[in-house]
Amino acid sequence: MEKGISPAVIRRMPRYYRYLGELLEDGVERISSNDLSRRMHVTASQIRQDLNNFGGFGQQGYGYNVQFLYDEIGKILGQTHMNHVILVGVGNLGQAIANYVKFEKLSFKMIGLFDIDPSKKGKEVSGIKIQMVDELEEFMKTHQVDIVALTIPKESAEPIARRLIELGVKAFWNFAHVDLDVPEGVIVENVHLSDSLMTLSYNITKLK
Amino acid sequence: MEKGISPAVIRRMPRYYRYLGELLEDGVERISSNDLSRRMHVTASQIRQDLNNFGGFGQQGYGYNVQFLYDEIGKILGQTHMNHVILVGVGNLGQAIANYVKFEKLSFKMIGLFDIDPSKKGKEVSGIKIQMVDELEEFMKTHQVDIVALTIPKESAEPIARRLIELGVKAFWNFAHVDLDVPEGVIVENVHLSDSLMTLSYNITKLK
DNA sequence: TAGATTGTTAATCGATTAACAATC
DNA sequence: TAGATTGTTAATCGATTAACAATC
Repeated sequence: MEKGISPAVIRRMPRYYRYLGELLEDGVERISSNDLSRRMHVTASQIRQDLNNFGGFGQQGYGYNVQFLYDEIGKILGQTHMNHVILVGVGNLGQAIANYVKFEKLSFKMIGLFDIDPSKKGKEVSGIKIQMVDELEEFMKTHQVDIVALTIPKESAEPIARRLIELGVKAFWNFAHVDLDVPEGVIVENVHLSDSLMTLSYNITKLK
Repeated sequence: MEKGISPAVIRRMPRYYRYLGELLEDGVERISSNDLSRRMHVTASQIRQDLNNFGGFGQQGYGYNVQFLYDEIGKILGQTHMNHVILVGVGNLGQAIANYVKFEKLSFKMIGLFDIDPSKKGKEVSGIKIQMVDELEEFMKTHQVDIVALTIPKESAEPIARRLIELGVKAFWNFAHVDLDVPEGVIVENVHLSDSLMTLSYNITKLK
């Protein structure tokens, strides 16, 4: 249906969703693009432009109904169905992400944890038993997996990803410090903490 | 000195740095913008344009010396001096980040961990004793702090940030699920995991 | 009806790509 | 010198902002 929406717009949608969620918590019923623009520090024009990529959610002379707009953006972002997630690499970051996914968002569910270290086998993190990476093939046969979170060293990221793509995985949440080369039709969302930290360090330099 | 460089360019610099680091490990001595463009899946034009924001690092007919370019970008990104980091909120994510900063990058050093939970007081994570948030004022008097990592719930992020700004903090690495409102001259680098996950979920929807 | 505010078109601004002269 | 490849200017493309007619 809606197509050709720019990545820049997509990246802003979760932020709108977040602000609308807060308005909802505060019991605000309606909001104009102008009010919202002041809160979010973006232009009202951009808000209207962004939203109209997906449809006319507002009403002239009234503004936007917060609950309605929240729900609509939720639908756009796929908050209507459950995404099943598994995670490979149960180190410090892996454990944190496992817990994070568990508590943070209702539409994501962690259904499996995998590692190569035999000493971790069978241990529980966030209520889920750690399995060995060898067992991935078997697991994938019997479970629907929508997203794979990769919290492994950069060296193993590429081979593990290839193996998982082979098994039908279409989406990665990649914390490894590499850009995965994936075939058409496979999605990678990177969280490059190191890049983020270096951007910060650059900006600090500019401050002085 | 160099000024008015767009955020888009800055965000790409750590990625160049990463690729050059890998080339260096592989013993590659020189590279042309064209070769690099093929590896990185960006245009050669963009690479040359980006780099020339900071200076002419290449040589006609030769290309770029990998070691030299790596070092130069390192300087640009502030890899020449140590950045002292403290972290507030030693939960799962906080612990992971503490370890991450310890191992990942040489130019960052974790020098303090803080939490509000008295049961955590004195416990060690990544070789650092956890202190209470009450002790922040005293700590800040006696230590130079360049970056504060916030791994706390969104409710406490704003007040803690305000308090730290009061104490002279100029840069935040924010993992809390809010956009901090900070005065001019204070930098916030956000890592919004939830936003990232929702972007991924959007893209999955589009796949089908 | 009058006022408010959207949806949308047009204008501006910025970022990316192409082209090529300079030069190693 | 001839070939390669940069640095940089110009052209294109896309994204943001401004403006305003449509309409609730």
